[in-house]
Amino acid sequence: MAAPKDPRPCSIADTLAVVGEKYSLLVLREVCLGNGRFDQLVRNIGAPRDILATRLRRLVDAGVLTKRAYSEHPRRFDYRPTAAGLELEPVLMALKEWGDRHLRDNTDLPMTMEHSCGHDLVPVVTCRACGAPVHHDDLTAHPQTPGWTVKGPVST
Amino acid sequence: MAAPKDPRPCSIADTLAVVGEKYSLLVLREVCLGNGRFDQLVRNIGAPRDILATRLRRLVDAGVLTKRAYSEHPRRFDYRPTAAGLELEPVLMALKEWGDRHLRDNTDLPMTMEHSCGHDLVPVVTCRACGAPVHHDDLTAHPQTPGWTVKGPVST
DNA sequence: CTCCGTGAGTTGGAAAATCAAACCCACGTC
DNA sequence: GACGTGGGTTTGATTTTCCAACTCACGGAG
Repeated sequence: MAAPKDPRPCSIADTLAVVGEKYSLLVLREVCLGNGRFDQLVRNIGAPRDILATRLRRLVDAGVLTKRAYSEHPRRFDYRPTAAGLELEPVLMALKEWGDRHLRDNTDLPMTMEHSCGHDLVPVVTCRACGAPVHHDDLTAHPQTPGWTVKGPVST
Repeated sequence: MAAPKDPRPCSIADTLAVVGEKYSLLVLREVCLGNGRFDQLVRNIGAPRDILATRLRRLVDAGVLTKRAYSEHPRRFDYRPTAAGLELEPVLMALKEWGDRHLRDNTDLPMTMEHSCGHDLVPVVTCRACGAPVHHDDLTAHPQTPGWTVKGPVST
């Protein structure tokens, strides 16, 4: 039997093991904005240089970023998102949306996103099957691993 | 002028300051699943008890969770999401979706979510204005703070 | 009443991660 | 030939994390 102290197997936890360390998602933010050089990242994120170097190695190893030489003589590099890295943008959008709504005065946002439809982006998570916005009460969790139950939906 | 080493003002960073520490989002996962008791959290997350206690205090202070006595004599508590906490579920869904797609064999997921429409949930981030799924290339960032530029869209 | 188990934490000390500042090195420039 | 720049690495002090053990209040069994 599995050691009783193993945590629940979970893709959320696994994803956080890749991008959940301090600064990692901020690196992804900057890289997605096109600011992929080491000194830009240091300035825009405010991370210590050594930690940033460690995070960049980890994100490249995990296939979220690629390191590319943008100049030989002198050899200089920048970091760019891979396709997998770009697929993490929904995480960033969800974090931004929550912060905009709960941590900020809506009239004074530090950044806005414009969608190609011409409007400011308000990201909404919808169900691919029916297209409706997803609400907590509409969800039922089905654990697939024996022994890991859920207590059922929480109502506020 | 602002000290030159201040990081970019950003709602993503601000949100991560609330829920970005190790285990915080896993706490939210369990609490949203209805497993809000201390020992359940310890077991299901695999976090040290002292760290968990610290995280719970922080999340309650930040208004993401509430602590509720589910029994007097003996006094026992559980943690439940606030309305603001439930609004972080899109973050969890986005993390789960990425992990399911990139870290797992699709035929063997540890948990599935069923939507009330009857289908398994595949969460998609859409633009509230036009309803279309949001793709990286459709976005333009508009920083609102002087001095914080972006280099423009990144193409892969 | 005494002993045992449970839930919800707190405490103590060792191990690991973070931090800030300084350093390095190859190269272009004045 | 001193100076600046980009992209890091090194060093040593400070913080966090980790884990096991401990506490405290209670409820129940014998």
